[in-house]
Amino acid sequence: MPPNKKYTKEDITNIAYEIVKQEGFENLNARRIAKELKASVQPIFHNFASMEELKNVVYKKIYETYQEYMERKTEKPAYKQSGLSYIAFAKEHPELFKILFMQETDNSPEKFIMADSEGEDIIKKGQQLTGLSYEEQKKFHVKVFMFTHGIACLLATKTVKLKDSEIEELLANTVLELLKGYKEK
Amino acid sequence: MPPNKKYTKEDITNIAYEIVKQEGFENLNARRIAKELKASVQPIFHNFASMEELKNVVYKKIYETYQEYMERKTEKPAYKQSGLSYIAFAKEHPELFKILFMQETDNSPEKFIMADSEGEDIIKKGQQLTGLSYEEQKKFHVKVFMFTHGIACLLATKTVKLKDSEIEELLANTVLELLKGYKEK
DNA sequence: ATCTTATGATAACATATGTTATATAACAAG
DNA sequence: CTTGTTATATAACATATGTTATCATAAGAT
Repeated sequence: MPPNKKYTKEDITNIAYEIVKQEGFENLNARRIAKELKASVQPIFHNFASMEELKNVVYKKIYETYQEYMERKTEKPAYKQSGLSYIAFAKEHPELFKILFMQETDNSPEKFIMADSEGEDIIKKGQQLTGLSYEEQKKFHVKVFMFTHGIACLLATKTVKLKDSEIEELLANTVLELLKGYKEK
Repeated sequence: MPPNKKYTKEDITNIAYEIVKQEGFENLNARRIAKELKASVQPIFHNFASMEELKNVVYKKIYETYQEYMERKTEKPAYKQSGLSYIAFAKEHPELFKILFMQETDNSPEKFIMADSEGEDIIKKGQQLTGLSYEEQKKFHVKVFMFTHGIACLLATKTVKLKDSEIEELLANTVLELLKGYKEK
């Protein structure tokens, strides 16, 4: 009996996500979304109990985007690829990276350096490349991650600019050098 | 002819700085400052043309705090100390570090990796420790900085917790390992 | 002692934003 | 075709915040 929906939950979420992707959460508000939706604010509050609820949905979607990056498979060694994916996410979606990894939020997921199963997985991938024992690889990976995270942060804030080829070379060289130094200890 | 000032520019700036140090700029507003000053908002707008002007002054003060950290001299090698100071600033003043180095602002100072004279200085300090040529040290330092910045960011967001002794050991070991690997190339 | 004026309190105004009350209208069921 | 339900628009309300108008007052200049 009701009229057909012109604006779905998904429409609204998508618009909100795009705004956040370009500008972060700072500029996300009901009227801005309504404007881009070419509608009033009512559809938003019909579909979501509050702006906070909508933001939580957007946050989830951001995390999914990140996960897609991290699940990418290539012909490269898995360990190397995971570092490259992390950095690519930061470079290609700086606002999203900042939200997930450069600020403390209520939602923030597991503060993952080594968060459980995912962490275990990455250690095993690393072992394939380094040949270190599980425990040694764990310690080694902390350093690799810190370096990787440093590059990612610098790219996300646009403090440095690097081409993909430069990133790959930088990361590969540094990890090799670190490993060489590490093994000699 | 006028009554004596009860609230000076400095009083106001100090209170604003403390708020930002604890909570970032998000919670800085005229009424909040007035409350902590135990006054109305008038003294603020008598002393500053606008909140933006006050924020700019606070931003400068934040940068000065950072500079004080970076100028600290110890018995440690100068190059090592500069990395430790950078990280200590992030650990001890996470909100201030985030403002200066983890977000893009209008005021942001030189996006310093290697900014001019300061950058030159740090390269020379590094050479004392590594014995590399100026150009080689420059390339080496980029990597060291990226690692250092990574640790600092992780501490500022409280993603990792490290004691000062752990930081020192981690940084020293890693730089040594990096250097060893670097030289063998 | 009086006058002048910067200082500060109070209260108001403007704008931004979340949220909701009300009215309208679309559309399926009868 | 009538009716009940609900999606949407409009407009309002509430709150937060920057900013300013108004007024009282303290204290140096006269």
